[in-house]
Amino acid sequence: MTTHETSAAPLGLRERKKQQTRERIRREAYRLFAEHGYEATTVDQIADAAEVSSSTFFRYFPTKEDVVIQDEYDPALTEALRSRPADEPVLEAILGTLKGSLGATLQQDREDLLLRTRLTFEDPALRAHNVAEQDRSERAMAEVIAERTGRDPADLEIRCAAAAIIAVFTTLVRYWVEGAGQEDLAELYARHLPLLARGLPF
Amino acid sequence: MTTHETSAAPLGLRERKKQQTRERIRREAYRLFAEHGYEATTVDQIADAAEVSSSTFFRYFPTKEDVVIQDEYDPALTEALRSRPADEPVLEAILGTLKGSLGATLQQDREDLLLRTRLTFEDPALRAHNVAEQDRSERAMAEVIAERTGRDPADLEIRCAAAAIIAVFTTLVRYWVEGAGQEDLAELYARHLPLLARGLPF
DNA sequence: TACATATTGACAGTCCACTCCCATTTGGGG
DNA sequence: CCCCAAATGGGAGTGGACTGTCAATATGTA
Repeated sequence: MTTHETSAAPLGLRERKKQQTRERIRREAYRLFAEHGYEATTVDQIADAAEVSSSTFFRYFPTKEDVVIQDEYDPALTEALRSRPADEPVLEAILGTLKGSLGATLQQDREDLLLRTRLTFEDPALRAHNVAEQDRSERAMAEVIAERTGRDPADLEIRCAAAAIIAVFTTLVRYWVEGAGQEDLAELYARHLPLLARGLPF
Repeated sequence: MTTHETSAAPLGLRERKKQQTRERIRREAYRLFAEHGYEATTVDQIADAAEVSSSTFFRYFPTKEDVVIQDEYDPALTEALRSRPADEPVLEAILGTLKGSLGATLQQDREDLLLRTRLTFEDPALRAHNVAEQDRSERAMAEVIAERTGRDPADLEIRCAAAAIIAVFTTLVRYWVEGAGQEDLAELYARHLPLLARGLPF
């Protein structure tokens, strides 16, 4: 927390080592999860693979589940949406951001996102967290909609809309993961979000 | 598996006792969960309260989580929907069944449904199952839509629609639970499903 | 270099879900 | 009434997440 810039920060050796260790644990954990599944992988195995003691593991991550958790792209999405014209319909604004900055970010994290998402879909024990995250997403989305329409984010109608949007997001991401990330995620969004805007034709 | 009827079946004392035991375990478990939370309640406590040994607990329920699981109302919904005119729009058909037979069922199970739902929303460890169930619901809904429109249930558009519908369902049930079940669930549906039919006005 | 502090490993220990086994009890059928 | 099979209780045992302590080591600092 220097007064000036933090880029190329003069991080002490200690701090750098800590970051490396944390990252090494996380990476090895992911590798093992991908190989044997989440439940079947023990903390000891992760610790061994990362060449630390299990005590150290727990010093870095309070619980095994915490290795997987990662604050997702909600803040980025919220941020990006705020920079859009206020009178633009919400669904269009979302599409706009996905074609822009956010889309680029997603492409960068592609590999990681792919594995992480696959895990959270496949592994029962991780789904709970996924739900919590989805919850946050819904709330964030409700916030955004409320902000843009001048209504209350707790309004049941707003909540329903947010839930529907996030549900479609999830479905698309899932489809994307099933296809091993071949398709263009942004394009999937562009093709299917209008469903919600125009009403389900069923 | 008698050749004839099973109603008012001549269940032996043995079978009746088993059902009672099973039910007693389940009831006591729910009571304790409601009182102390799911994680904080141990199997031993449940067994004690139900006056069985913990061995017996596991003879009735393979895992602790299984006490909470219950096959939900999807089959009933699917069934009910099939009895609706085939040319009726899907969303209307759903509303129709909710005002009818299915609605009645829900009212009967109100208390149980309320507690069970609250648990699955509040308790992280149970959410995983909730997700799995929601998954099944989505698939079932996709089936129904596909059936009525003559399209493929794996069609991404259909999946999105199903996901959106189930998401709104969930949001409404959740709202209903938050309000301790005061509101009329069927009426909530009637008021908010049209959102999806007409398109989100945001 | 010497000292203070942060980080780590090793290890013992807890808690709880879940398993296995065996002796006892209980219900059903001849 | 008697015997068999099913259901139960009790207890010992396992595995794995997580905690706490203490001594050893690594780092930053004067």
